[in-house]
Amino acid sequence: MVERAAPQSPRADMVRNRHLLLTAATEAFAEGGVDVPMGEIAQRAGVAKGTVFRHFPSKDELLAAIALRLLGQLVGTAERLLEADDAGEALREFMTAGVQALAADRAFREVIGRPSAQRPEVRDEIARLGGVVEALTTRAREQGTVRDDITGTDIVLLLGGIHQTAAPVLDQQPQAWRRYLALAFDGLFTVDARTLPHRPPTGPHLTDPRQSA
Amino acid sequence: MVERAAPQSPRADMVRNRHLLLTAATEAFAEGGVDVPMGEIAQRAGVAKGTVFRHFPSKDELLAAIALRLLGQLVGTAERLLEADDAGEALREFMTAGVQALAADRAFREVIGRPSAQRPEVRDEIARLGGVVEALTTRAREQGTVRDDITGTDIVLLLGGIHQTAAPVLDQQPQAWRRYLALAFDGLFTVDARTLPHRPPTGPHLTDPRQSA
Amino acid sequence: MVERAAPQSPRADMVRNRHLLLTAATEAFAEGGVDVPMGEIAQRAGVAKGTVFRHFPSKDELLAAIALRLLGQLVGTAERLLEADDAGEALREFMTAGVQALAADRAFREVIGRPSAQRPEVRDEIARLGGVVEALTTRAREQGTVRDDITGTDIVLLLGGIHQTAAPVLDQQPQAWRRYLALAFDGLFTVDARTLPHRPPTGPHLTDPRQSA
Amino acid sequence: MVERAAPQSPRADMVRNRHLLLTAATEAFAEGGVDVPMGEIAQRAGVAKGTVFRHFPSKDELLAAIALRLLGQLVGTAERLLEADDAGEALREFMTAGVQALAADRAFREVIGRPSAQRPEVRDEIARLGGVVEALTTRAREQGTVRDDITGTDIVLLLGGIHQTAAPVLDQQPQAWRRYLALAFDGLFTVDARTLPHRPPTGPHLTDPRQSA
DNA sequence: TATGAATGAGTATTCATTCAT
DNA sequence: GATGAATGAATACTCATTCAT
Repeated sequence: MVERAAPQSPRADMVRNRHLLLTAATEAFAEGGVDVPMGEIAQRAGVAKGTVFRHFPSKDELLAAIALRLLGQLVGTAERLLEADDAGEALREFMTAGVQALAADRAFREVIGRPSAQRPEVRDEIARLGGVVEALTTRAREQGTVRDDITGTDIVLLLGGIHQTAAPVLDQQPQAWRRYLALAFDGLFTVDARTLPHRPPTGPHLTDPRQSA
Repeated sequence: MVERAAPQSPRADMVRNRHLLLTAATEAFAEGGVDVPMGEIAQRAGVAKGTVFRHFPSKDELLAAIALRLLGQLVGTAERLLEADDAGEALREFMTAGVQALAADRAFREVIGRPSAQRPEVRDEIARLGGVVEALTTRAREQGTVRDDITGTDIVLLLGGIHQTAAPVLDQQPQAWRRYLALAFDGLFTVDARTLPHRPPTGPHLTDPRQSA
Repeated sequence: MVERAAPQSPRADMVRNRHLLLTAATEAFAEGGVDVPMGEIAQRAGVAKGTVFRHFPSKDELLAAIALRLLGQLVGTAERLLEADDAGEALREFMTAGVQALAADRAFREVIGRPSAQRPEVRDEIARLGGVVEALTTRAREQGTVRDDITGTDIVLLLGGIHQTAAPVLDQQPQAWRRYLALAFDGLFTVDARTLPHRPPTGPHLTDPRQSA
Repeated sequence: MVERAAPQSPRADMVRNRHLLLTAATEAFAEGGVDVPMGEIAQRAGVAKGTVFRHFPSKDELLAAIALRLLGQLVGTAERLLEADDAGEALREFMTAGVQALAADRAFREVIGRPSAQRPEVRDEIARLGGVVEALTTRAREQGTVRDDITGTDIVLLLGGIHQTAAPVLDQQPQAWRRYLALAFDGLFTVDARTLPHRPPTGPHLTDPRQSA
C-alpha cells in the first residue's frame, strides 16, 4: 500500500516497522496530542492498524515506549556531561538539551504525564534520570557554581516548566524557551540567594497529577 | 430530578442555572481534566444535559466561558495591585496569586490551551490581562526592582511555566510551586543580570500551539 | 429511519423502545446466537446503536434482561400451576411449557449459560424458579404420581436437557421435543423404579460450566 | 521456539505436527470453548500459527477434524458393542460411553453444533454413527429389552440431551449425568409404555439449528 | 425553558487468515 | 514445510449534540 524498500528478512522488516511506528507515533502525538487515533499512527507509518498492536499491545504501551526512548536520550546526555570539567557548564548544557528536547518533541510532556508513566519501566527510567542529574547537580554544587539548595529533582522538574513557559508561543517563536532558560539560569547559578522556601520535592514521577487518580 | 426551590422567574432561573453550570464545570474540569463528559457536568449542576447545551452551545463554548471567568479574576487582581505603592511587591503578589490560581484549578491551563482560547472573546481577555500586567511590570521596572528586560508578557507566560514545574508533584506536595516561584523571583528581581537572550515574546495567546492546527 | 406510530410522550417512547429492543434482541440472539453484534440488534429494533446502550449499558446487561424475562414467565407458569388439583398433571404442564419456551426461544439456554447468569438478579430469579418447581414436585410426589427420588432441581435441569435432545432437528421438526418430553415422562412418572444413582444436584445455577472459570 | 527432537523426515514431522495440533486443539476447545483463538492452539501445540493453517486451512476445518475424530471413536465403540450378546446391555454401555465422552470433552457438543458439522465428511460420519447405533438399537428392540418405538437416531440425540441436562452442574458434580442417564434408561428400557408422540426424527445432523443459517 | 431519549460518528482492540522469508 | 509479521474486517462501547415532548 506504501512503497518501501524490499526488506532483507522478516526480522529486519519488523525492526524497520517498529522504528517507523515509533517515529510516526512520536510525530503524530507531537502534532495532535495523545488523542490521535491509533489508526492515524498506523497510516503515518504506512502499516495496517493490526501491525501497530503487534508491536505495541496497547496505546499505553506505545506511549510508554516513546517516553522511554526520550528519557533514555536525556539520560545519555546527562551521563556524557558527567565527564565534563566545568560542572556548572555541564549542567547548563544538560538543561539546554533537555528543554530543547521537550520543545522539539511536544508530545514528550504529554506522554510523560500519563498512566503510561506509571509503568515500572518508565518509572525506573525516570528514577535513573533523576539519579544522573542529581550527580550532575551535586558536582556543580560542589564546584560552587550552582546554589546550595537546588537538587537534581528540581532540575528535572524545571525542564518541563521552562519548556511550558515558552510553549504558548512555540509556534511563532520556536526559540523563545532560550529566554526563559536563561532566566532560570540567573536564578539558579547564584550563590548568595536566600534559601528557597518549601522543601525540595523528592522522586518526581513526572506524572501529571490529573492522571494519578 | 433534583428538588429545588421554585424559581422566581424564568429569567432568574436561567441566571441561576448558568451559574450552577459554570461552577460545576469548573470543578469537574479541575478534577477530571477537559475530558470529563458533558453529562457529568450536567449531573453535578443538577440539570439535564440539554440545559447545558442551552446555556453553552458547545463544550468549547463552555470551556471558553470558564477561561474567561478565570482570566477575568486575574485581570481584577492585577488591576487592584496596580494601586500598590511597592510595584515590585505588587508584581510578586500578582504572580503568587496567578500561580496559585493555576495550581488550585488544574483545568485552567488545559482549558487555556485549547481551541476555545482561539475565540475572540478569550483572546481579547488575554490581551487585556497582558495589558494590565504590562503596566504592573513597567511600574516595577521603573522602580528598579525588576530587571530591565522583562515584559508583562514574560510574566504571564511564567505563570504557566512555574505552575507546570511543580505540577508533577502537585499531588504529594501541593505547595511546591512556591519553591519555583521563589526561584523565578531570584531570577526576575535582580538588576545586574546580563540581558536575556531572545527577544521578548509578544501577544502570547496562551494557546498551546499543539491545538492550533 | 423506520416508520413508527407517533409516541405519546418521551416516556412512552422509551418504554416502547425498550420493548422493541428486548424483542429484537431475543429474536436476534435466537437466530444468530449470543454473538450477534449489538449493531444488528439496534437495526432490528429500528433504533440507533447508542439507544441500545442507553437501555442496556452492556451486552451482558441486555442478555441478563432477556434471561430475566424468560425466567419470570416460567416462574409465573409454575406458580399458577401450584393451584391445580392434579399435581402430576400440573408438573407435566409445567415441563411442557418450559421445554416449549426453550424450543421457541432458542437463545434462552445460551443466554442462561453466560456470565450474565452470574448477575445477582438472574441468580435470584433462578433460585425463585427452583423454589416454585420444588413445591410443584413435592406436591406431585406426595400425590404419588412422580417417583420419590426426583427433585425440583432435577425438573429444572431436565427442561434444558429435553430441549437440547431435540435441538439438532429443531429446524426440520420443530415439535420433536414432545417426543423426548414424553420419554422423560415415562421415566419420571413411575413409582416402582429403582432409585436413581448419584445424589440429586442442588442449586443448579443453570450456568454453563464453560463460562464459570 | 520450542525445542524438539530433530524430525526423522519432513513427512514424519508433518504427521507428528498434525497429531500435536489435533490434541492441543481438542484440549483448548474443551477448556475454553470454540472461541479460543487459533493462536492459542498453535502455542499449545508448540508450533507457529502458520503451521496450524497449513494443516487445517481454516478454523472450521480444524473443528471438523476434531469432531470427526470424536465421532469415529463413538462409531468404534458402537461397532464393538454390536458383537455383545446382551443387546440391551450393549446399548446401555454405548450410551454411557457416549454421554461420558460428551461430559469429558465439553467442546464436543459445541464443535458438533457448528457449520463445521455441515461439511460432507462430518455429515457422513454422523450418518455412519447413526447407522451403527440403529443396528445396536434394532438388536435390543428385537431382544425385547428396549421399547418398540425407539430408533437409533433417538439414541444419538439423547446422548446430547442427557449430557446437557447435567451440564449446568458439571463443575460441582461431574458425575451427575449418570443420574439422568439412569432416568433415561427407565424411560427407554420399558416395554409396556404408550407409544411416544411425534414421529421419530430421521437423519439428525447433530447440528445446532442456530448455526445453520 | 427544561428534560432526557435518540443519534451516530469515532476509538481501541481482537483475531482469522495471508504471505514473504 | 515452518515461521511469525502484516493485514484488515469486525465489535463493544462512549460521548457531543440534536430534538420531540
